[in-house]
Amino acid sequence: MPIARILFPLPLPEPFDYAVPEGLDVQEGAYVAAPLGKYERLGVVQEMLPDSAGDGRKLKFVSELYPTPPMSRPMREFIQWAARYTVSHPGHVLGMALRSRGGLVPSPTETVYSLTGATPARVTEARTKLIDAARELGPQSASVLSEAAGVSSGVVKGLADAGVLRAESIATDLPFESPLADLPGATLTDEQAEAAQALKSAVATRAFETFLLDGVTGSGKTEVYFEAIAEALKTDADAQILVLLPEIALTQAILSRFESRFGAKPAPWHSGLSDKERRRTWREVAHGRARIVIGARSALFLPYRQLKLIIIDEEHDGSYKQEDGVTYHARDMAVMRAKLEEAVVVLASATPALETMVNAESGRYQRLKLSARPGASRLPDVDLVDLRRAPPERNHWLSPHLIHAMQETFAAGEQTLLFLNRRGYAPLVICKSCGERLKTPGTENWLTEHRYTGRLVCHVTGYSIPKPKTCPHCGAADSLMGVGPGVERVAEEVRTLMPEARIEIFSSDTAQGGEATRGIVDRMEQGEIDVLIGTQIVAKGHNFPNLTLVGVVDADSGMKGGDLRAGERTYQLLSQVAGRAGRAERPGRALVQTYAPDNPAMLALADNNRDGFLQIERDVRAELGLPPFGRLAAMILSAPSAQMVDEIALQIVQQAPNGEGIEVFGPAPAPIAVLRGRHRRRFLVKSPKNIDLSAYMAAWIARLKLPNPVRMSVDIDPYSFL
DNA sequence: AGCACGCCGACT
DNA sequence: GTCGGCGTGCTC
Repeated sequence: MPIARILFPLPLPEPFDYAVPEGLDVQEGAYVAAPLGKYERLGVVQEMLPDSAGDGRKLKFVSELYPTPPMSRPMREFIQWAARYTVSHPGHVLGMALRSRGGLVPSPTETVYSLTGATPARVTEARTKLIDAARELGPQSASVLSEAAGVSSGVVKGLADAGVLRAESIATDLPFESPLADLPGATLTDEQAEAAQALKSAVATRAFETFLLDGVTGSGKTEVYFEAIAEALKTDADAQILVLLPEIALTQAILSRFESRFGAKPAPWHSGLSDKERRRTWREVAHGRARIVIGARSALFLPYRQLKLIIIDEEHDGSYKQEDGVTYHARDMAVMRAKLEEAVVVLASATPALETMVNAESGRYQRLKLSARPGASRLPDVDLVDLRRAPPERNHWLSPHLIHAMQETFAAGEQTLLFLNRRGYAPLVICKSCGERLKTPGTENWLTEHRYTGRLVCHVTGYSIPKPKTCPHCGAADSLMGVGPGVERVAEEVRTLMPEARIEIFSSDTAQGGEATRGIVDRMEQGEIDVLIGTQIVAKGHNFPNLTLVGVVDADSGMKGGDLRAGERTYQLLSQVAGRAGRAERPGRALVQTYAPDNPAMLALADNNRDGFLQIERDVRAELGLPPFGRLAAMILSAPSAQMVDEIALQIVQQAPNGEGIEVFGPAPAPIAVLRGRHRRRFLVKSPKNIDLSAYMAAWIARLKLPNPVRMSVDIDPYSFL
């Protein structure tokens, strides 16, 4: 009797062996159910063992084989590799690939009714209405038809019995339409055509290769990778293509662009899908029928059958890093997945991550450069406003220089965008009387004042209270004062400076959901807004033809704290924001307010010298042995009390294995020191590039025996510092 | 991950 | 005397 070694999506130490009953065609990669303890559990056959492996063991039997094609070998290898790399259980990684149980079985069906052409023997008013509805709507469920006709559903039943309507069972989850490879693409410039050609030949070769598509904002990266997608569709009838986007960029607009280029909607995958949408995409992907998938980072773990091309748009974006559970970086994982699949990967960005640039320079990635913006549009001029020389008035945030530029812009009938990456009115509330800083209880997180809602909100934990009338510490009345700027406060300032101007705030507070966002974007496009004040949400995607001035209110805000990538992120974000200005034929300019105009990131912005900036960053990282010239990992401990976690942390650091060139820093409070009532501490581990840091972390963990209430997790290549 | 087994404090 | 807290170990 053959033996199936089954991996379950559970943190078990190893796969378990089961006997395969006669007549069940179980192959490697099969999705099966098998009895585990008390329940039937879903799992994937990792390996088939020869019959002899069952000798003398009494094994349970595989109980069910799901009608889904087996998981491909590259996918199974990817799961094993990812588990090892991220220091997590293979079962946990498998769990990410099995995010929809409903996708394993065929689509549910519903009964729909359509006209047979027969006429009823007895005609009533209700029947006539229903027949009219059926004629108009085509095949529909009984409830849809009866509702449209305004009659009871019994009428449908009656007409079906009378032979006027025919009942038919159809799937509720429809397959995705096939994309068309031959629709005409955009007309490409020479530079774009050259890049597209490089991608197309790589796709046609069907071998692993990684590209950096390095193109300034507006240079047409999307059109270029569309050509690669078309080529993949054309050269392989089974090829699947994955396009990863940062979650925030997964808008209707980008889906529509795909639809018009390929004549069909791509299969979506992101956290906002309903169960039905989720199982539909999962099923179609697993059967190899969804050809183009467009999704957020977790779409990388779907069980594609023939993944031939992966596009990672905005590859520098920090949201590709998964921070809890299995911590992974979708960009880095995608490169390994492509290697196992023998697929092509395209990393696209206007501001590539330093890691990516270093890989491109070393020749590991092939760099394709798009330097021009097609048409008349050109990059805006960026000027630094030195706030040390010409500061704003006290308790104001806009410098005379920026105010002047805004007034000029307004007078010219053009639009201004002010960027400040702080929601609410003021990021800190203090008591004028006793000096108390209001925090989330039990933490050091400041509460942000939101005047719009009249509440004080913690942006870390979500804790929120109505703004108190008296100080909770000393009881003084009307003594609480907001300190520092948020978008609401800057809007207030603009209102007093430019009372005639139409001003709006664009943040996740004012644009909840697609509709509100659409409203703001529409009003901006229609010229119904003169000054838009926005958070990070404005950095992506939207192009406003009449926007000619971008003002960065506080360019230094992202530089605080000891974050390794602070400079890089600041440069990326601000150059993206500045790029919003002057997309049409009108020239744009950006004014960047800073107290540190000599900072390399600021100088690079002003000189439009991205590569020079990356060179400096690169030298610093190389000097310090930090990524990508060294490796980092973090171990995070949490326990219900600070005392307990501190105690355990000290024991754990003593058990860290010795390793050549490995340094262990900490324990220190984790980036979020208190989370859901648990106190967190963190170790940071640094190693040379050639060390297998995952193996080191795994060896360390193997030595530990943690008391029950203490939890531990590992973050390989951590991104958040502080 | 569940779940059962098992050993110590407050109840009928 | 039992009910139930959650610490420990097991699932092919």
